[in-house]
Amino acid sequence: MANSEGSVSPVVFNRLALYARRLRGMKAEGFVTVSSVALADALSLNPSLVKKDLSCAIVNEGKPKVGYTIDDLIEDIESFLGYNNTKDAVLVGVGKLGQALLGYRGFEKYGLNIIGGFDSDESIVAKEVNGKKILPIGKLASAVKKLNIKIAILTTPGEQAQAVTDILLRAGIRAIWNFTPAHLKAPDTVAIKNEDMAVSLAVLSQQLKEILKKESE
Amino acid sequence: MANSEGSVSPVVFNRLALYARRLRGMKAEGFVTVSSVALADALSLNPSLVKKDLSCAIVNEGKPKVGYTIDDLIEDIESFLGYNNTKDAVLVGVGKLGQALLGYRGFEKYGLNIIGGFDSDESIVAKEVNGKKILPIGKLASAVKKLNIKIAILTTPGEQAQAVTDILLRAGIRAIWNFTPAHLKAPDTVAIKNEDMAVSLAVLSQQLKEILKKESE
DNA sequence: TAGATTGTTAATCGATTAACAATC
DNA sequence: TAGATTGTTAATCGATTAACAATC
Repeated sequence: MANSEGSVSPVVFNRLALYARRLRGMKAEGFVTVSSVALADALSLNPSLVKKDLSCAIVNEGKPKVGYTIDDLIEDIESFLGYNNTKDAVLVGVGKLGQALLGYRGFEKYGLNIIGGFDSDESIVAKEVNGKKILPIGKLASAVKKLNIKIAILTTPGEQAQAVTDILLRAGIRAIWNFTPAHLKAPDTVAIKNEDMAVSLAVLSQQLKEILKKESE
Repeated sequence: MANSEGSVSPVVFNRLALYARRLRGMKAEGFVTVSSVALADALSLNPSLVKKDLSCAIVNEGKPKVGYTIDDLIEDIESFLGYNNTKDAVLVGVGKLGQALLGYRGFEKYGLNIIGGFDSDESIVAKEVNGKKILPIGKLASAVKKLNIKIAILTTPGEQAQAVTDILLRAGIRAIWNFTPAHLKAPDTVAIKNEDMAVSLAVLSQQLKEILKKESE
């Protein structure tokens, strides 16, 4: 049964994104169908877990003995993850990281359309970075309001993060993708996703440590 | 009781990093001590959960009626997370994102020392980016071996990711921080942390969708 | 002392795994 | 048909929450 479009736990959501990614790889390798066992194997996960996760996202059911049509499965998962409906966003802070994100063409595949960048540095304003216009930060609030934009990508220095956040919130932004190390204060009616490099790094180091520890035993 | 230096689940590990971040904020706001209830409140978490998490990382015990000395707590958690022991790393792929990471001074705080960047583009080689030397990719393997480096940061285009990974693995790299959209093939004696923008974006969109849904009810 | 908070143990809850009937 | 795989239900496991004795 297809799940009634909705709330799965974050851990399931993350695994579904992982499946989509691996399935695109398998498709590129020439697979046409895939079973939950094969997918589970490829990712070193339990087949029951994969089956259950998939049942949350699936519209096109699998066939016993055959498995799932890989194209249908990718389509279903990506649609469940929301890659299909386009979302407009602004990017604030056009430093190196901001420029890297502005130039990343992959976002379109996931339904994110960055309409432009904003920066307080006069020397970059009015230029284009990868075809995206850079506007002065003074125009941020009016642009967000006029275009009814709900998502902001924050790539300013940490010191400016809260001030910019306050502007964004007043202008009606409801989701912030925070690449700064700052802890943002915002009401919980606003979605915030912290891209915390420190955490990722710590997780990687811990993994490495445990692998090395296991070997020395 | 202080945990015997070891394996906590990834979800606990992530929360500990979150605590460290928030505690640094509280310290900046002038707090000297903090109770598990106060910390839990600040992060909208259950106090019992916070207490249990902290017990994994703590050396300096808290005092009943007072709570924890904030400096000691930060020190304990950061040491548990491994921020204190310095780790050398190489970065491969000095595009916009690579440059942004090379220039990010925050890594030092978390114990990561990027010794230099590597790129196949002759025009950037031999230059410096934020004081870090850029070397030709041909010197990657020998540098990794000579300096006995175990961690690599991968910021090449996706198409080159696997080829570079193969070089890195042969040179003895044991942990890869993967910022490319490619799915890397590597033995499971190598730690891989995928920085998957698509997943983060999907999580943020889902949060936003649920907030907006709740409001329209 | 009385009250707040610690550290830890017990109870609850949710997520993962195993089992199995349905089916191609 | 026989066997593999689906979708789903039941059993297990682990993580979260609640409760409580110890203590400053």
